[in-house]
Amino acid sequence: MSDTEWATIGAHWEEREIQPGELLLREGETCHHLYFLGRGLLRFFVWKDGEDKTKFFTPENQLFTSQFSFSNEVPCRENIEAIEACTVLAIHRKQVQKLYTDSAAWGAFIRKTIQQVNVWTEELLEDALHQTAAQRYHRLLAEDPWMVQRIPLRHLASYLGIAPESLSRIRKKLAAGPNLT
Amino acid sequence: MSDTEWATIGAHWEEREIQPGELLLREGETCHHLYFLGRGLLRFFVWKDGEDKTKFFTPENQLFTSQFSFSNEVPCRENIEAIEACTVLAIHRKQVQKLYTDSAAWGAFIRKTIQQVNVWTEELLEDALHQTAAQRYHRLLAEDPWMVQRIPLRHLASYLGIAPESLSRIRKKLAAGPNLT
DNA sequence: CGCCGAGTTGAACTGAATCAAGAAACGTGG
DNA sequence: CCACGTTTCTTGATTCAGTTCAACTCGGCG
Repeated sequence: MSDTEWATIGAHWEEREIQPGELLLREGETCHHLYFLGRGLLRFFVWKDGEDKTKFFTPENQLFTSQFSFSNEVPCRENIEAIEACTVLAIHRKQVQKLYTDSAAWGAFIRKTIQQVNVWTEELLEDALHQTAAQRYHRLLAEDPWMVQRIPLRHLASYLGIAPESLSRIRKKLAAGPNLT
Repeated sequence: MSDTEWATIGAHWEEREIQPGELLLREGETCHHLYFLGRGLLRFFVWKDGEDKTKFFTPENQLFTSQFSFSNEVPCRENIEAIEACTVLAIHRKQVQKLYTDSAAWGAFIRKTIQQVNVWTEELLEDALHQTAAQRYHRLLAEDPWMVQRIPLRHLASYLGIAPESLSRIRKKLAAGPNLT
């Protein structure tokens, strides 16, 4: 993107601090902002069947929003919670829409981004369908070790779609015999 | 989109027929087209761990392509196969790129489309992680009954991430006692 | 201290995979 | 049009990964 485009974007960010455990967005609210996480760690989750189900995590230096709610201006279905203390930059929908009309580069950038997310989600889906719990955890460990370091076990378990007890056992086995499987 | 835009698009489609079992795209090839399926039914799959794994299906009247390969001009990782005899319309990447620069509406349209796909993939992921095989099949039956009608059992099973034998049993139970679970 | 939430460990249970065999459907050639 | 082989689907028996439930440990923190 050109300098002027970056300038336009830069002018409209608002900063906000969030404490661990605090919610940035609550189920049922409508998400009016595109966000950028400057510092900290966030967790997306839904409350379903009496359980807290983690959908994914966002670490620092990532763009994020509640996609569907943000772009269709409807109530969202997920909660966004701070795992660590966070610094969040927010830009309002109106500004973002303006960017779409003013800048072709912006549109292309966002399109690419969504596409990447999509490819990544499809990989998660494939793993969920065809890999064992242990295989999925090992892969997470290999590809996103920071997650394993910074996120409490129960949330990782939920994210992987397994019981906390199971994840605990998987870890134990791994500690015992680090066989590359 | 405006009439002229539609006219531009319409002018550059090429038509192609595909027979059942035939491949429209093979793993390792680069996908140069955006497609529209006028008639028939397609299956996307990958070959992994000595197995044919179905990723998803595309019925008539849908836009599709091998997303990642198409937009990054790299070899694709999936196969696209005709389950039924198909009529496919294809438009070349160059034309599509031209549309992006010429028409803001086109960009918005594609963005929305990708976003929808994304939301849908995330739902599949959630189900894969937190629902039982039977629940997932029942849901498929409720939401996309045409799939169950037109797609051979083994492909449905693979798509749902379960063994064909299991799906067969799930069906049997359903026939015996149509309890709403 | 004593409590409390998070993680660990054990034992019993269960959904689904696997293995193996049969039945039905399908196409192909005689 | 039927006989044959191939493929797809079904059914049963067994095994296994992962859940569930319950008890226990550990590290904060009032």
